[in-house]
Amino acid sequence: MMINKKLHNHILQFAKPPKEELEKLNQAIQLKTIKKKTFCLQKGQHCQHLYFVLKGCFRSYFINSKGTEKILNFGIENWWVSDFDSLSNTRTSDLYIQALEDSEVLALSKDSLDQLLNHSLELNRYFRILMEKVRIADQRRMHYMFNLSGKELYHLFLTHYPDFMQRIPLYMLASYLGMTPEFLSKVRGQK
Amino acid sequence: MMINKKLHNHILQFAKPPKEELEKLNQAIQLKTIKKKTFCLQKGQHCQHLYFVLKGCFRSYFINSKGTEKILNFGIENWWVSDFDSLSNTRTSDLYIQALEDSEVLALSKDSLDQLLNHSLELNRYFRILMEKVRIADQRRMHYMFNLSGKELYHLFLTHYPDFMQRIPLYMLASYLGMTPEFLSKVRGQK
DNA sequence: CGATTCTTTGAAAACAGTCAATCTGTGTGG
DNA sequence: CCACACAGATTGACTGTTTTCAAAGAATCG
Repeated sequence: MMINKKLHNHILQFAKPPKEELEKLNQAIQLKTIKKKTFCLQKGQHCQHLYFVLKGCFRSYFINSKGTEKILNFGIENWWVSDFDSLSNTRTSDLYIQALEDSEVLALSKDSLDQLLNHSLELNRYFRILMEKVRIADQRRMHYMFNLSGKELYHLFLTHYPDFMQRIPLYMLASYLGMTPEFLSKVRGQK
Repeated sequence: MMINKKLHNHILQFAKPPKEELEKLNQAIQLKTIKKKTFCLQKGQHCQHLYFVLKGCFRSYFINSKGTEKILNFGIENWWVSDFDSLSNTRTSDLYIQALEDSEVLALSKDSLDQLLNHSLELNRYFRILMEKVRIADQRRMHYMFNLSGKELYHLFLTHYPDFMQRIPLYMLASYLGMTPEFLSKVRGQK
């Protein structure tokens, strides 16, 4: 069996690994079905895998001192989800990663990845560029959150990701944008 | 001449490139002296370089719609500073990168870097892990900013980076933490 | 339909920003 | 050595935005 087409194509956007490296990757990954509301990762666990989302949607969040959920990221088709801090620094995770829909992922263990990366320039390139993209996205997000009011944040998100908004409840968007659901509801009511 | 010791050691923390790759890197970098208050990068320019800080201190910031400076990052010894968004997506930058002290950097052009990365697994590894670390730091910062009040943020920064606080004026810390200098001054006054 | 889960609403309170004035320290030039 | 300018820090009164809490209202799913 050939490596999954979606992952294959995603890799080819950034790097050009030879067939045999893709084949090794193929052997290292594992297809998993994850039901809505179940977790890939929970607080206190050591994160041992990266997950490439084939289908569905995830959120990663933590619970703060007041008991409120704070969403750090969403992950949809063609994104990797994981707790990189826990993964690469082998510390227990603060995060929950939860499926918001019935989902399919390719699971890749940290150990397998490390082995692959020891011998593949192109996979190093792929994950380097991936990290760069992720980091740029974070930086832009920080840029927005610094700059914009709650109302502006909501409208920006609305215009950037109109489709995605259909897939998540409002209170999760509120959490992601750093405000309360009540406030976001009011903001949305105006205009 | 051997590649700069500081950069050399930094690379060796994460990767083990052979001598000849380090030598090529050595040929690609250029030592620059940057006077206090001058800029590596200004809004509207295409960012073409990464800078490895040997000595001194930088801030990268943008100016928002109200004309207020917002600091996204500081860069000190052993950090790379750049606008990765502008660098890797070849777009004009929104950012200013400014020296806060008389500084020394190693400048590496995007083109040279790309060439080096085409043939070096270990440099790909180095920059991959670097990006990962940077990303993790951003994620932690977001975690804090979500979770903590202005007062808590200030005290956390104070305990994490007591020395660095001596090097920057308070109003820059305020900007970095996402609050006004007046508010930070009041917060600091209490207790 | 019944039970959750999600969203809206309103009033009070907390938190942080704004603006303007003042204070402090530092370095510069006369 | 003094006077001055300037950058940075502080203070207070006022304003505004967002949160909190409690309750009620939709919507969705089994």
